[in-house]
Amino acid sequence: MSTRDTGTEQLIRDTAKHLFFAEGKLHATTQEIADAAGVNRTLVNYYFRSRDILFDQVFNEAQEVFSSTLDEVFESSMPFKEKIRNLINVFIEETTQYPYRQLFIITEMNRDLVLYSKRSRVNKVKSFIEEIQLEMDNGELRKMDPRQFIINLFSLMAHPLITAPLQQAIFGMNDDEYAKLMEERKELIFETIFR
Amino acid sequence: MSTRDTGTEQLIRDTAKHLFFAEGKLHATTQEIADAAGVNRTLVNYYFRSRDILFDQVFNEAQEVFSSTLDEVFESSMPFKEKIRNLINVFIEETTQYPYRQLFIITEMNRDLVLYSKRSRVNKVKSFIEEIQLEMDNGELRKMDPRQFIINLFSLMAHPLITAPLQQAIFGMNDDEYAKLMEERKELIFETIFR
DNA sequence: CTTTTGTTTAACAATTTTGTCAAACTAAAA
DNA sequence: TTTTAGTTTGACAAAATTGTTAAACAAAAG
Repeated sequence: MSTRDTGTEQLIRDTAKHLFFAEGKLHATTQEIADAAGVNRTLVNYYFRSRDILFDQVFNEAQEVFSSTLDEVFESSMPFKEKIRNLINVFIEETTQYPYRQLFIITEMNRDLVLYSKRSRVNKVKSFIEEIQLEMDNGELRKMDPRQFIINLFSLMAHPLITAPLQQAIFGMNDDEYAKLMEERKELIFETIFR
Repeated sequence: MSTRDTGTEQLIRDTAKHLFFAEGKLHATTQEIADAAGVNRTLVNYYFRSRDILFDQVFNEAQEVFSSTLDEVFESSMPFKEKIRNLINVFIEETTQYPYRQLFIITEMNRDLVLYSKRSRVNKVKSFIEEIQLEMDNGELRKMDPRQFIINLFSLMAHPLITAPLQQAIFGMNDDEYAKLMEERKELIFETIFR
């Protein structure tokens, strides 16, 4: 079965991702996805056969992108501080674009049914943990469980973007003002992490 | 219309909250809620008339609890450090019990339709921000936008609990191990915040 | 130009989820 | 005990969502 590739399949996938990850419309129906993509709903079934398959594809892709983003950082051979600086830039950039991606992953994980690939990333992080431990031994970082360091780092990066609507309500800020605050965070996080 | 109060109405509400906030089942149907509560699905309509009304009640209650939790802290008259210590304990306790409550709120906010009370909490936070500013002026805290301080604090507290399933997968930890890590965080966050 | 084949569409069917209603039930009041 | 009124249940209806099919369409091949 050769293909003529009208781009529709990818359009649907991308639109779904945008609704889920960027707009946080976790309940989006196939009709809503089709409408947002400007195509006939039937095409969702034509290309993906079922709603679940589309969801699975988006879910798996999300996991892979998320994973490989981490791996790139974990496995790069830059000096530690540079590596962190790079991570902050890349991660915040991605999370700004797709703030609800992690949220989507977690929601799908909590949905039973879904048999998500549970292959842990233990091995991949291991070297990163060792590297952090080394920095602590050398007095470059405050001593703590290296996992706590990682959790701190990701919390400071991701959470304000995931909860943007709430934060904006609390502080009474509009989108632009909040975006500016997030931009300032890049440096701030770096300083906070390295005390 | 007087009531006999069999507790069923509250049971349904509480079960819904548990599914949404504790288990992260953001897609739960009325049937699933009824099953989890061990009651006939029709009772959801009897007591709440419609699914949407039940959702609205849960949503509003969540917002109120969340808000008043913050207010209690913001408006208390303890010394600053004690106040923060107290906040960390209370907030982590609550978020451990209901890790997905914020997530539920945000998801519902992103769902259009829902006309959530947008009354900002600007006034309530204002005094807290001033208090933080004062601490910074006195050299007790590193100088930064006080809002960033607040965001840091809440990020460090909430995010690891919201993303627990992901973190556990990354680090290959079971529930108990992760719970222990979270317990250790209380002190760690305090130290991190006060550098 | 005609055929072929992949794409798109609309109408229809099936399924899932939600909502309604009357009858059965149950605890308190009369 | 009978009555009353709120509660619970099952059967049914309505609505929303998803899936299927045949026909229309369009671009490339022959």
